[in-house]
Amino acid sequence: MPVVRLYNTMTRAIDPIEPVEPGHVRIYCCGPTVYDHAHIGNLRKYVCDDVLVRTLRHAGYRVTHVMNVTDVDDKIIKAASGGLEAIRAYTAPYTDAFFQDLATLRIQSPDIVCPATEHIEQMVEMVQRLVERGHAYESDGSYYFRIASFPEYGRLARLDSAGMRAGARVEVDEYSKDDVRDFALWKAHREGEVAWDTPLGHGRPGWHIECSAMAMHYLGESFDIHTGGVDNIFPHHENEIAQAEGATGKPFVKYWVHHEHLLMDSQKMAKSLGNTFKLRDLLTQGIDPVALRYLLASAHNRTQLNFTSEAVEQATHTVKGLHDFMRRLSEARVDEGEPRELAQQAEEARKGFFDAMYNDLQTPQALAALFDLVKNANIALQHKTCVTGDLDVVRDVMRDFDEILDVLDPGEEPVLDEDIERMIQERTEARARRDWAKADEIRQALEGGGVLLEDTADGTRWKRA
RNA sequence: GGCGGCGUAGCCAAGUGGCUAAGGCGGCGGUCUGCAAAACCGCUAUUCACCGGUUCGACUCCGGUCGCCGCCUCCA
Repeated sequence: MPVVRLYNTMTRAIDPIEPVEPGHVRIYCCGPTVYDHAHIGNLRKYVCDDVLVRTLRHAGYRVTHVMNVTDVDDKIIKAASGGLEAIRAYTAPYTDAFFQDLATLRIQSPDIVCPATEHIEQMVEMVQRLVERGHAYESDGSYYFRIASFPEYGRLARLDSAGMRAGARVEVDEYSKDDVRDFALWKAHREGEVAWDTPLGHGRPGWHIECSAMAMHYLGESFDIHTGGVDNIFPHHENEIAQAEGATGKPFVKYWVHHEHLLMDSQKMAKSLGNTFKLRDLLTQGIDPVALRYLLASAHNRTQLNFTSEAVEQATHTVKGLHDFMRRLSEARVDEGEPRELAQQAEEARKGFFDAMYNDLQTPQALAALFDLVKNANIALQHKTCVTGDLDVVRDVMRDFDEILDVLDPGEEPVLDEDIERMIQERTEARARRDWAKADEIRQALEGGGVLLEDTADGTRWKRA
């Protein structure tokens, strides 16, 4: 099994992955808060997770992929006052829309999807364990994590407690905490808010407890990879570590993977700037979701991806080019024969691609290897220097690449449109009579309907623009 | 104010202390074509934000400047 290396925020180094259980990677990915539709910046994160999981599977690991759905938090409570039914009614459409978005972008579903509201019991148990071990205390019906009891606090984000105390933001304490740094594990019920009756009292879970509790519930007290956006490093992931390790005394996660943000026209995305585009907005503009997947996957996960309309257009062209190539590959007529030079080039490309992916998911270099193969195959096809055995290997390698990328299938099959076929036939006859005016007229008519014609040695074919 | 990341061609985006600074998109010229499209061939950064320093040699290491992005406790 090849060694897969990943940049680990905890060590700030590219570490070889050695799972707790050999051959089996357990991974937890922070999921959406379903109080609104996901925007394209959110979705980049899930494409990055998808590429990671597919790469691990391709390397031969069994992967257990868990993702949470935050369906109760301050924003949701504010938007949907009332009980659990009101919360569910509010979040369900956003949850559905989220998974539709994932499917549109060809993101594989996690093995386990866990909504917070269905795991209150696990969270309560965890808070109880923290109280027993002296890491948590109760105050006015709420429970807090005592930062002072966990000296390791701040290791992931590399923040020291002195710095945190002197932080620019000192909030007025709205609950009664022993220390301003302490964070809520469980919040006492307040009028109008959803609440559960539990051994901790009448209330609801705090901000961070769900991920620690559910991750450990499904993946064990120590597991391999935890992902999130860079904005989750602090405080969310720092608090997860404190909760989990405080409760068990064992290491929580071996490798922390954080994905960088998307920039919109070189600016951060913010609702105040009005540049938080949702997937459905982009699709309405006629943008191909496969091109979006390609664009989101084409930059390294730790660099800010500059999302511009020009970049989207370029990705669209690139993906179309790949689809043209796959079609040429399937239609190519070459002599029978055993694999030769092109097959060897294909195997080199395969190695280059996966070496790059296994080395910290370097998709840009992997793509360079892919385009190298496309180029070589085109040259061989152009000069007829390849045989059937070569093309079999090229197809196999391209399929292998697509296990990760999943962009080579154009999606909708071109519908066989009898009118189009009839017009092409008419044009072919016109061309046979050398009636170019008529031929061009038909071509232009079809172009007006979004159909492009290509005259090849094997006859005229068409594709949608 | 503190911590961290980034600044590479028209655009997107890799990369290394020293052979010609990946790849994609776009553009220009050519081959092919009735014309196109696709494909192929050639060209498209003497230079890696700027200024210093270390070094035989830096885009890559160090310092500074400018610009952008994120985080700095419960997103009121």
